[in-house]
Amino acid sequence: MPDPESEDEKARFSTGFLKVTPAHDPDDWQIGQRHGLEIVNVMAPDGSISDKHGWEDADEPEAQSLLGMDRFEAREAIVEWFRTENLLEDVRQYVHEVGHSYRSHVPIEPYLSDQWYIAVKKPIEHLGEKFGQGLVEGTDVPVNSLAGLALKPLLDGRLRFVPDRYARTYQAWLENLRDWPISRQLWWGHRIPVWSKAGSEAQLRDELSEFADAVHSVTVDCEEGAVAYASVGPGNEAIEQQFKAEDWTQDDDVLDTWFSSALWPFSTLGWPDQTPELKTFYPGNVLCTAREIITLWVSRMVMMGQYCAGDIPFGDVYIHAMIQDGQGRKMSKSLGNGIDPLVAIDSHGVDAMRFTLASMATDTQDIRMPVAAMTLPDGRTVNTSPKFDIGRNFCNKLWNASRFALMNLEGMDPAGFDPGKMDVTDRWILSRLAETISEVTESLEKFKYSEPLADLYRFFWNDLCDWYLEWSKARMQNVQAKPIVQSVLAFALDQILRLLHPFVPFITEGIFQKLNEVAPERDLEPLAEARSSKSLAIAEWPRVIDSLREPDAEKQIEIVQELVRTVRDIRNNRNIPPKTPLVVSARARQEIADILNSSAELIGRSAGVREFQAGANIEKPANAAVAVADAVEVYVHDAVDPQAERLRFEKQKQQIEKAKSGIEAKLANEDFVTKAKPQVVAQAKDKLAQLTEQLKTVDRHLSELDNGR
RNA sequence: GGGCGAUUAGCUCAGUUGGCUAGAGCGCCUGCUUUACACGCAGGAAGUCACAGGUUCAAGUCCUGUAUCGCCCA
Repeated sequence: MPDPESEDEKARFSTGFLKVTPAHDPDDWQIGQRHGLEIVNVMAPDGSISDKHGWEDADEPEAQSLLGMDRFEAREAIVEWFRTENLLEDVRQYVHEVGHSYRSHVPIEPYLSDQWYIAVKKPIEHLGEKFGQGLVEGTDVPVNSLAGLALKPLLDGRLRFVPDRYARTYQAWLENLRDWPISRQLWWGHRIPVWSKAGSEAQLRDELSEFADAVHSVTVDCEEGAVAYASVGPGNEAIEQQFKAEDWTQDDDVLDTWFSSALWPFSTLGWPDQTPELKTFYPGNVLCTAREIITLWVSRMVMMGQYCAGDIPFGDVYIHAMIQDGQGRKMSKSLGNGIDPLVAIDSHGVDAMRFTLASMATDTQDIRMPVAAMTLPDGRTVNTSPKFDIGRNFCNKLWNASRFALMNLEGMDPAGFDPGKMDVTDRWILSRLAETISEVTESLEKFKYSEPLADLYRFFWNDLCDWYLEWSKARMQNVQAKPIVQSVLAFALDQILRLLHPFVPFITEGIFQKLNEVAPERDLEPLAEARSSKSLAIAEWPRVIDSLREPDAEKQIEIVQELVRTVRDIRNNRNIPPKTPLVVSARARQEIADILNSSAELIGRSAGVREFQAGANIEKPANAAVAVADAVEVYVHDAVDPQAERLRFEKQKQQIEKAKSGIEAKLANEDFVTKAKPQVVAQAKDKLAQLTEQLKTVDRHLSELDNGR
């Protein structure tokens, strides 16, 4: 060979000689192809050195002495031979890569053998009419080849990936596809449906002519004569029996597992028979799988679906993330860092596990799940994850809140509902519910799971439980208000159960059944419908009820919540016991003051306030603790602590000044004012006005503290 | 070697088409036997958004490069 180094990287290690064995190394095979080298197979299938499998001139005594040796033994023997012949210059170690069997861990020996292949880029003529002909644009892939059948639907937009970046993996692979070797030397699987027999060509043709309609066959010449290969169409077992009797042999190999798996979408439905199941369920809609089998399985299902069943098996392919352990390692049996889902069910519950996994299902490609040992009540110590606590806690909360609701819904009469009698909290929670229904529905349609679950969590826990249920406690004691709260609560619970059902199926179903007993009618006539159902699993998904959106009610409750939090903060900060009732006044723009005054009862209940008054000109009483919130100045009477007050105000002043100078710098920049969207500029101006006002107030209180007032 | 992802609070993660005083859960600190829930309630502290450039009035977000970790395919 003129220049070994240009041929093979391994030549860099050599002394000028390069061993090339096309039959036993993929790189050598390539070199052999380029230079027309002879292909000499020196091994038997068991890896021993043999002259029975293509090594025809092993006549030399040196060669003879190697026959029958194991491959590892033979390698040592060759070195030894070089040594005794004084041909060995040096033995050096270097690192290289050798594939090992994942089962037996033995080095894999490249070995030439006969295999069946599927021609994936060969046009399939009879499909030309249905699928078209010619090449997929910009490729060498015929539209009516197997590769084309899988590629075209993607390019047409009929096959979509979520997240869509995975479409590129699929496309690039198909565009560069090589013929598909489908023979596998395994003892299980679909046996390759090819029969063969050697003999004279005329005789073989004669034997085959009998089955012309049911058998596809080819006859090829070889040195000994001819060999015929035949595959038998389905439903012709009798022919196979006859083949057996006439000394035909079926191929010993089985099909590649992905070939068989590719048939799954339709073979499970009875194909090739046109069963009712096949007609009803094929094609399907969504395939949910992992990214490492996009090429192996997804593409093959599309190919086979088109070829065998005439259509793609699904339109959407959702690729989920892979769960790794807390250190970002793939979970594996050998590392012992895996979590058995059945164990997670024992440790936290099936709904808790599902909730947690869904909450982690963003469209990133890996997610981490810290693994920790835990001892179960039955004494087993198992691998599970503290992450499942999130789901367990949520399920617990869901159950308890529902229990509270069910207790309070006893004896409810849906006819007692009157929309005109709803108070602001009713209108607020329904508005929040309406928004949640829209958000969740929209997210799920986009195959988002973490996002809608976060929305549901926020609505259920932070809005419904933390505020609405608390406010409802007093109203449940009031004869006038009770039927209204009951109806709103029953409706809200009904809807949240439906929304949560995909994430927490078992607990929601259990609660739904109980709800059906206590409050079978949960419509909010005439505002909204909650169509009854015997089971949540088949219940209608909540309808979008944007008519219930009430920005004013939301705004009002936000203002109330801000004030309540401010009072609670002061209480905490001054160590005032939770049970001590407070007298509170607040100074705010008249518009806000009106809202606060109309919500005095809510404030009283949530913040432990016995007397409340708001106004635009309210003065700070002596001995009052003060806090400056965004829209309100809050005075908690008889709670003064000048030192604490000063610390808080000084810190707040710093924060405000920092924010204020940021916005001032922005507004001072002429480019910002002229180039930014007017809406953004207006927003900044508003913010600046608010911060300026707030700062003035804080300064005023600081100077009052200085003056000892 | 090629492709892809990640890097944001102590930990696990959100952060849409650039417009934030950057959020959540867990953990942490303070207080609570409040008649659904301590797997809970109320409040609080905590971040130089990996690094270096660039684009822009404006960058966690867009572009280029670097580093580290990881997955897939050769």
